[in-house]
Order: sequence, then C-alpha cells, then structure tokens
Amino acid sequence: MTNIRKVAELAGVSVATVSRALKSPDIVSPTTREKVLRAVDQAGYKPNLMAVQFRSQRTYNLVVLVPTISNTFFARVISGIQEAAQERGYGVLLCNTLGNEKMETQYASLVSTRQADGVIQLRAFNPFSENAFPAGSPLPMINACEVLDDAPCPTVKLDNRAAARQVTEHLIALGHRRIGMIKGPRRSPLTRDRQRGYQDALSAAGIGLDEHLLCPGDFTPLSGYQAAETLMTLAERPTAIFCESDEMAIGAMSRIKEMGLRVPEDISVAGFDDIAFASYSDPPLTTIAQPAEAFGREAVAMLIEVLEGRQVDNLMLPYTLVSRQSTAECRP
Amino acid sequence: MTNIRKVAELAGVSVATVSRALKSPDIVSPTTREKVLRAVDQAGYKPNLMAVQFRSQRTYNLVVLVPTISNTFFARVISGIQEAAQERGYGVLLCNTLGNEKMETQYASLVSTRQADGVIQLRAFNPFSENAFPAGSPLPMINACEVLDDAPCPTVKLDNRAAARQVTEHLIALGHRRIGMIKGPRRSPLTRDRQRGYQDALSAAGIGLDEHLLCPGDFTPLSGYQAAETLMTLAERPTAIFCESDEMAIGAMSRIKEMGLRVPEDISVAGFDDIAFASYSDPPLTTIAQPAEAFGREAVAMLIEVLEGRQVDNLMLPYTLVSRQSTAECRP
DNA sequence: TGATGATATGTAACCGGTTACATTTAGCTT
DNA sequence: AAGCTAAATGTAACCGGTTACATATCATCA
Repeated sequence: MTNIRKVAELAGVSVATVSRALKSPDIVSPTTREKVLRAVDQAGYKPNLMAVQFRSQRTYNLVVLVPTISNTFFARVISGIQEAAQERGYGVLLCNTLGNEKMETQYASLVSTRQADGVIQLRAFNPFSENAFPAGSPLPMINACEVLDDAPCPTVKLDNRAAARQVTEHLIALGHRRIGMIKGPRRSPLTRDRQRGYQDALSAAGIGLDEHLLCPGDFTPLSGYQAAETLMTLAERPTAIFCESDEMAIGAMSRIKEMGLRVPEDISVAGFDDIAFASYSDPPLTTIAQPAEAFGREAVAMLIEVLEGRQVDNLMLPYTLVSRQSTAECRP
Repeated sequence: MTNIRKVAELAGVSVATVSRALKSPDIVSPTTREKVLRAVDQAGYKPNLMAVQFRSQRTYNLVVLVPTISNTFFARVISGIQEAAQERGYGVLLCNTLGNEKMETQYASLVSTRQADGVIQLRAFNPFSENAFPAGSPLPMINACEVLDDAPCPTVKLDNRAAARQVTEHLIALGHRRIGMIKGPRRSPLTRDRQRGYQDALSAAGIGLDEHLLCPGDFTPLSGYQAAETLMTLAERPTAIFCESDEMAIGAMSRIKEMGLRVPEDISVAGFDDIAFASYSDPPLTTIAQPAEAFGREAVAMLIEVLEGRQVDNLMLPYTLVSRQSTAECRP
C-alpha cells in the first residue's frame, strides 16, 4: 500500500512537506511542489481517508433515517439529500428503519461512535437514548418532513394543516359535503395536522364532522385500497375522499373501480405528495405537490450549518394544489 | 471526550486490559472485567469507531451505486441491501449516480480511499479508472441486476432473455401477432437480452420482426407514455405491447387510455418488475415478478464473501410471470 | 558582512484504539 | 520452599495522516 511516507521517500522530502504540498500548495516552493506531485503520480498515491478522518475527527458522512425507502416520496427526498451532500463533499449513510424505533436509536448512535457527523431524520421520532449523541453542544440533527412539535433540533417541513385545508376546500368548492379522509398512522403529528386542516375547512363551510368518514392507513397503496373499501360500504358513503398520500389514493381508486364505480363521476379522489405516478394514474390525480427534493437539499444545508457551529432557523417549504382529473363536481 | 485511557485510569488498569475486557472478555479475570465494565459505564465510554476502523483498515461500509433511487424497483433492491448489510454489521453508503459515469467512478474510488470496503453496482458500467481500486487481489465489487457480459467481478442477475421470451409467448398464446416492445436505453445489455427473448418467441411462432414495433425508452413512466404514442400512431398499430419496466407500462397505459382506447380490450400491455403499483394500476398489470429484495440481499452476501477472501460464483435468480388483467385475447 | 525577518522544510508528537511482546502473578508439583 | 507453567496484565509500537515547533535557507538592508 502506498502511503505518504513512500511518496516522501520517492520525492526526497519529508512527510510533512508532502502533506503540505497536497493540502496547502501555496506554502511550499514551486520546485518542491512539482517534485511531490510527480512522486504522487508515480506511486499512484491516494490519501487514506480513514486516517484523515481519524485525525480530524470528522467523517464527512451524514446518516439519513428513513422509515421506508420504497415509498416514492421518500425516494425523492433522499435524491435531494444525496445530491446536496455530494456537492458539499459529504457521503450519505442510508438507514431504512422500517419504523422500528430501536433501529433508529441504534443508527443515531453512529454519531456518538464517530461513524458519522450528523443525522437527518425523516419522521417524528426522537432517536435519543441517553448516549445516542455526545453530550453538550447543539444536536447534530435535522428533523425533516414529518416533524415533532417539540423537536430538539432544527426542522424543515410543510404547512400540512394549511395544505390539507386547501385540498378540502377544493372538494367543498366542487359541491362535496360528505368527504372521507384516508389518514396516516394514528400517532403521527403529520396526520394530526392534516386532519386539523380538513376539519378547519369543514367547519368554515358549516359541515359537521362525521367520525365514520375518517379511516386510518399507513401510506401504502394496500392500506388505501382497504380503507376505500371501508368507506365505500358505509350506509351513507362519501362523494369524495381526501387521501394523505398519493400511494393510498392510487390504492383507493383501484378498489373504487373494482366496485364498479367511476372516478371522478361517482366519487372524487384527492391525494398528497404528487409522486411521479400521480400524473399517470387513471384518472390523473388531484394532489398537493410537495417539494420533495427541496426537503432533502434544505435538510443537508441546515445540518452542515449546525455542524459548523452556526445557528439555524426552522424552515417551512411551499406547496401547491395540483388540480387534475380525479376530482370533479359533486353529482349525487 | 472519554477515551480508552480515561477508562483505564478510572478502572486502575492499563489501556490494553480495557481493550481486552471489551473485545475478548474471556481472557481477562472476572474481577478485572467487572472493574472495567463499571468504569466504562461510569465514564459513558463508547469506542471511537474511526480509530477502530483506522487500526483495522476496515470500514464496514459498502458503497451502493444506483442509477436512480426514485425508481421503485431499485428502491426495493436497496431495501434488501440495507437489511442484509445491517444484519452483518455493515453500513450502506448510498450513491445516486443518475447514470453519470464520472460520478460512478468517483464513488467507486471511495474504496481506494478507504471510505468503504466494497461496491455493489446496480447497472452495467465498469467504474474503473486506473486507480478506482487498489491493485491486485479480487475486486471488492458485485454487479447486480443489470450486468456486464464480461463483468470483472461476480454478478447476480435474472435470465432476462428467458423472462422476456415467456412474456412474449404469453402474448402470442393470447393470439397477438403484432406485438410492440418498449425497450430500455439503447446500449444496455439488459435491454439487449430482453429484446433477444422477445425475438426468440417471435421466431418460434413464425412471426417476422418489424423494427417499427421497437421503441426505446428510459424506464420512466414519461418515456413509456411517449413511446406508446409512437406505437399507437403507426399505420399498422400493435395489438399488444411488452414494456421492459412496469413504470413504462403505466405511462403507456395512461397514453393509450387518453387516446380513447381500452386496456386490455383494444390492446394488451405487459410490464416487467412487478412493482407495488402494478397491482393497483387500472387494469392491474401482467408482468414479470423480479425478486428485487433478494437481489440486494444476495449481492451483500456475495460481496462480504469476496471481502473475506472467499471465492464466489455468479448467481441467477428466479422470476415468475404474474398474469393480471392488462393482457387478454386478441380481438382485432 | 552580519543582523533581521521571511520563507521553506524537517522532526516528532498526536489522534484512539489494537496487539506483539515482556513482565508479573497465581496455581500447582515435588 | 523452590521450580515450573499457565494465566493475567502491562508496555509500547503501530496504523497514516496533520501540524506545532524547531531548524535551515535565503533575501534584504544597515
């Protein structure tokens, strides 16, 4: 293995000079620099980054905790993270936690064992065990997308309540009054906020809340499929359904059509996320477009700020209602 | 920062004893072990893994080169990789190369700079630059899914030719004779193999090849959408289309339905991959189910074998034709 | 010419574990 | 109790860079 000492020998200088020639070329004489670079070339020398990291106590790795990478939305967020990290010379250690809190804590501790410099967490769980992080100093962590109310670190999210309200208002404006909602998991703050937005819109329109119209899911197409079944077999079934994710909306539409009903003629369906498939579903899906890649990019930028000791503020990203063909006038 | 020396001091023993008490408890006396463990607890000591790695020259990280993480199929493969790696104590450094060869080479060199122990490559490009890997000894790399013909490392793949032949035969058995194909990128070995399988089936059935029925895509829904347009506006349009990915099939069906045609009544569509959405598309998609997670798990197992100096053979994984409602009898 | 300061280079300590080797201690035998 | 072996522990070198500090070299100016 070629190391810095071999290069030094080859160039006839000391290891310190080699190190300097590579790291701060301006403080060695041009002749020496030349000599060193030639020796580096000749030896095919590449610095052992493990040694560099060990010395500097920085890994230039970021841990990303993601509930399920198979979720199209998260895949986009991760794309953004990966891109931004790469631009800034960081690697991404990906951790698919499958919602397992123990696994999250375990991965977060990569930071305390110096395998990584910081954590980006894409769901609202606090991965602290006593020793998950080195004590003192700001936590090297960013909470993105689904965010804890009292997150102990900077956060980047979307105004889920306002967005959900806007979708619901869109449905109300089309004449719908019985609007079902396929929600996320029960304890999720994301789901709670979106449900609030939904209720905000209903109250503003003077529509009472019917608990039967609320159905929990887990963001997968299958759960949307099943929830749709529940909603459609109600005595008084909804004329529109707001789904908290496009994946659930696609599952729901599948069940609805299986039952011989048409979207949007018989029932309107709206989603959330604007994944790639939303434009290609039948009919194309009305949904809230989230800036998924931007979540990733911003989270990285914020985390690096924290790592470099600067103060960062929480961030709220914009959303847009994308109106396609899955929602239409209510025709009872 | 608490390090091993602090713990040694606290326990009143040498650093070597602390190290041994933690790594090979059986060679220190029970009393000493107790003392050390108490000191570790008291100090909240966690070994600095950077030092461990530096010393052992092993990072226990694997690099995964993936063309696009946003592709549902790759997301599943990565899930499998991540799971298997975690079980064996490895981390996963994720690299979204976006098909950029320069980026692949750059990431592959994480191995030569000792940021990672090995590489799993999910597409057929050879990421060697002169110095991408340390010379000599078997390459610490596995090529999975899309595989080079003369891959310089072990590979794990699927018999794409046979699978494509089986789908095509399925369509022929339904009475189709004009069968379009939406392919992958031109230079891909994957695409070449699948096209061969398609042609195998045609020849076996005595059907001539019509070049107009072959349309290139890039595995995205959009490219499927566009290719379908091309195929459907042919003078003599196909009665069935075989798409090389479900994502393209979903895009294609979207365009077909926009044109006022029905799947499968007017035209049959088959895909490849069996992504989650394949069951929820309208109609549910006939496709080849690939064991995506298994690709990931096997690749990890094989790579670790290589890293530990053992010989490994190439692996071929099984596939199944999943017949759903997007393909039906040809009714011209 | 010698003093002064700037520039260039070398020497060696250091990061925090691991482990070969040396040394001490314990346990046992005669 | 002396002698011997095995077990337990300590000492210090080592991994490969970085960098504080020491030293050497050179140009400049009185």
